[in-house]
Amino acid sequence: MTDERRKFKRESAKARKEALILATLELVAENGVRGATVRGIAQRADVTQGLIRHYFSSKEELIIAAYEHHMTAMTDQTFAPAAGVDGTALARLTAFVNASLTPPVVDPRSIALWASFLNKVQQDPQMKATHERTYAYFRDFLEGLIAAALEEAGRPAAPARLRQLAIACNAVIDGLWLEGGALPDAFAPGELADIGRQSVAAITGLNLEQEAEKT
Amino acid sequence: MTDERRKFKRESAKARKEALILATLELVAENGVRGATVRGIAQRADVTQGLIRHYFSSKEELIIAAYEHHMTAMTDQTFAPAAGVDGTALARLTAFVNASLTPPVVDPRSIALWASFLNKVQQDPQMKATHERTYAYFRDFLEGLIAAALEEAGRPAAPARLRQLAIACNAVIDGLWLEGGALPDAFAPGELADIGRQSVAAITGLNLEQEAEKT
DNA sequence: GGAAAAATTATACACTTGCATAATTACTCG
DNA sequence: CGAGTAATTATGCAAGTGTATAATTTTTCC
Repeated sequence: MTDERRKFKRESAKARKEALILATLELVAENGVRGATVRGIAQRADVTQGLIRHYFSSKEELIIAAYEHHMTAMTDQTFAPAAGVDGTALARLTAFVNASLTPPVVDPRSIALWASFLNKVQQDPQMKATHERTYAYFRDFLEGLIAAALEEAGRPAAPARLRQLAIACNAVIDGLWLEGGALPDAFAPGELADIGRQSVAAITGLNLEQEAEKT
Repeated sequence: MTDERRKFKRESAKARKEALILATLELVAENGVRGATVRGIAQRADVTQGLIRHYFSSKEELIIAAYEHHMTAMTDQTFAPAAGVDGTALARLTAFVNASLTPPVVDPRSIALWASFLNKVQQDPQMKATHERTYAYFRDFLEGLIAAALEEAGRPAAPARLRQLAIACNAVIDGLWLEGGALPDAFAPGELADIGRQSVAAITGLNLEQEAEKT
């Protein structure tokens, strides 16, 4: 009677892959990489499990694709706002800190994904490479912004000093990102970005608040 | 012939539980909570899997016990050094920052454990309670140290300001802890603690370096 | 409209998982 | 030293895992 074969619609490879990747990210965030089972992912994407093997040669490959998708999204969300500002270096630094500490970058799901992927990232060479590239890019970019802003203010810094400033500022941003994502209700909207700008200002001796008010 | 039954030695409940918990933490750090299988844990503890059920009524219970063991160890390692100092509040603050940013607190395994447990912590009420208690304790302690040190320096701060300072300092420490554990080879010994003290000093306006040199 | 091709579903398999229970062994205490 | 008891091992089981492959349906194209 009801044991009819399931109806389906054909989709483009691009759309199906995207849907599977998004379903994978949801489940990885919720249950970790091992908890994101092939059957669960298929169900979330409203598809039967065999289809996954049609688009990805293994679960491993799907996981890697999902990780790269996520990292690209995070990078875009962080860098786009700062790149859009074409004023002073100080203005770009301010925009960068703000973007790093407001949604959608600050988000419980991002933290969950970060945590879930960590194990795999440290073991799989390809994922490790993606991670390190992204991290280095982030920190170098921040260091560049700080260097330019200091020069602009007439107080250029030596490379060693610059490295320390970048590490420290990166740490505040990371720490606030972590706290904001782990305890979403503990902070008022904009509070994290406020504290972030103040802290970067205190560490570098630059005045980011003045910049923030210009908006 | 060789299918003799395995020889064994009886141990105290305390010792066996401890051994099982340590094996669990190892495997959770390496492979995540789901990757830490009952069989794997038993093998790591040099025991057969049935014994786990004899000491813990389920895997879940073992995981929770392991998490609490780890959190207690982390807390002890962080707070003991600061509690040992009975000089000025500034000295205690400095000791606290140092302890938070040197081994064994800074350690790749700690990061891996933190990440591996995150999912479960957000889902299991008991683990969530443990986590929030530990986190609040940490931040309140830091806020208290900052408040005392500021008062000592003749510049007491209002509660709202104090809260922001504690959040910011906590974030730097967390961020540096994270970077140090995720990229162990990227920092020279003591470098993280140096940067941590400088950053906390910059944010609060206190002079932690002078304190550090007294050692 | 019908055949060819590709997307999708359905089924099967070997392996792992957590848990339960029976069989044995090491230690304790008289 | 010998019986009793609790610790430990051994075995089994049902459910879930990733993967492989066969069966079917949708779309395309002449």
